Amino acid sequence: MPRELIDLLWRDHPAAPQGGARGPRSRVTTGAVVDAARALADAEGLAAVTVRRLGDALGVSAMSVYTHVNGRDDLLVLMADAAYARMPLPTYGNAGWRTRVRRVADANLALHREHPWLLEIDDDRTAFGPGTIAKYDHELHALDPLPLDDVARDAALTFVLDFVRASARAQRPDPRADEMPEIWARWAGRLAEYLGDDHQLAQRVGSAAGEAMNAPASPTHAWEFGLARVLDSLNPK
Amino acid sequence: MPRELIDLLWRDHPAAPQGGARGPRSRVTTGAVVDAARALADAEGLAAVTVRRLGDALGVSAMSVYTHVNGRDDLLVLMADAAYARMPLPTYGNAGWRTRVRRVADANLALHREHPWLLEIDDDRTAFGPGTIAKYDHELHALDPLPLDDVARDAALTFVLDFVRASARAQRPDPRADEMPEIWARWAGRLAEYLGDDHQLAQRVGSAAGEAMNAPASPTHAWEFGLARVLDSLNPK
DNA sequence: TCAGAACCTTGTACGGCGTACAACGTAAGA
DNA sequence: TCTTACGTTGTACGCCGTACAAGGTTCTGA
Repeated sequence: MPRELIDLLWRDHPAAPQGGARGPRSRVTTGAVVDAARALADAEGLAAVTVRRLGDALGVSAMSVYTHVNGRDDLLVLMADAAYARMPLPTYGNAGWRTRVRRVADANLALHREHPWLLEIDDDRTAFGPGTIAKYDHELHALDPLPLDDVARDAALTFVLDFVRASARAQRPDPRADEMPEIWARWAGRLAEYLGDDHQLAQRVGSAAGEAMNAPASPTHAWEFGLARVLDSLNPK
Repeated sequence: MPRELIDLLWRDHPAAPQGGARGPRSRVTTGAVVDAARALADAEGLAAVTVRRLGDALGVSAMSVYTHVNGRDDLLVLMADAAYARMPLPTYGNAGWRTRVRRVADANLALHREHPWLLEIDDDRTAFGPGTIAKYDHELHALDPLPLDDVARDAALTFVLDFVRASARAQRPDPRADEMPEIWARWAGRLAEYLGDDHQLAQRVGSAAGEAMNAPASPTHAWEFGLARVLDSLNPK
């Protein structure tokens, strides 16, 4: 029962401790709990992943969930690692570093689009999971063609992935999207009154950027802008 | 009472609607509520900002808080905007664009260091607050020396600020820092067993990066690495 | 063979959370 | 002075994570 998070993360590894033989067979496994939690998060967001709802989804009492997972914090780590483990990792072939890095960026953007709840999980212990480590290893190899020492290689990958994460966050659909039109109808006039002629640069650039954002197929502008710069910045001198 | 968030954000503006004249004088103001909430978040983190604790801190019942703020969601927006409003904005003088952007980055890193809870607030409506708009305007002006159209200027600033945000997130002290040594003592052996000879690149780079992280004064390595690249990438062609 | 140990499941309960609601008091306008 | 609008408050509801103890189930070892 006090199986540690590290062992739960590696539960599929042959060397992982398994539950004792005695007692009734568990009606569910840790893996099933994590899968159900991921499905719930995909469908309704991370806030919907409560222990009680998870129990319902598994046909088991709420407290029974704690037999397979130590608590909600740990569950989030398991969910994140499972998502990384199942993520399709890009192939590199003998492509140049720009293409390789671009594929890493695309794959991660797709990941966050499919599982926006990953952006809300920020627990360092995820780094010790098998999925996370495999992903890290594979993505480090994208930088093979570049002349970077170990520390710089890690920093470069972090730089790329942080950019992707920020972009994904910006592209994430606002949960308030439905109400925004009517809210904006009420706010626009007042905001104009408050602003007057102040901050003219902000007003001009902000509305330009806002229109660009709402234009068809162009929330990707910031993505292209940023990704191009990220790639340029990795150029070996 | 149904004062809208937009009016609360601009509560110090002369054109903002004030509460009616009748009835007992309020024992606190919206500003005082927001200030108390920020103090609480600075001291104990955003999770400590509950309506009940806020009421206690203000010497007022929990429900009374709702007279001055529409709900917790709105309160977070007010807190973030207030933090931006009070942030010291850098001066530019007649410095070149590299220096100007570096000052913007430094100022934002300092902001997030002082108020780590800002990283947990992610509500688009913050964008309509006076503090946020003033900050946006001022930071856009950092890019004056660069030949950017409006949409690109916004994208460039977003690029810089997202980098800072990610760095601040990485530098943020882990709330589990106390327990980590003992956890790691229990985990290290098992993780080595699980990993074996797999993912050698990840193991080598990861431990190199981990050691660099723990070395004195070097969590700033990733910061310097990234900031240098952000600046390079903004070079006009 | 059979008791006891080990294990899973469950219901109840506790202390928290955000906040709806209604009762009450207070001060200004009519 | 009476009414009306407003601020304050206590109670209560439905959530949350999870501690705890009771009960059932399966294997182990004597």
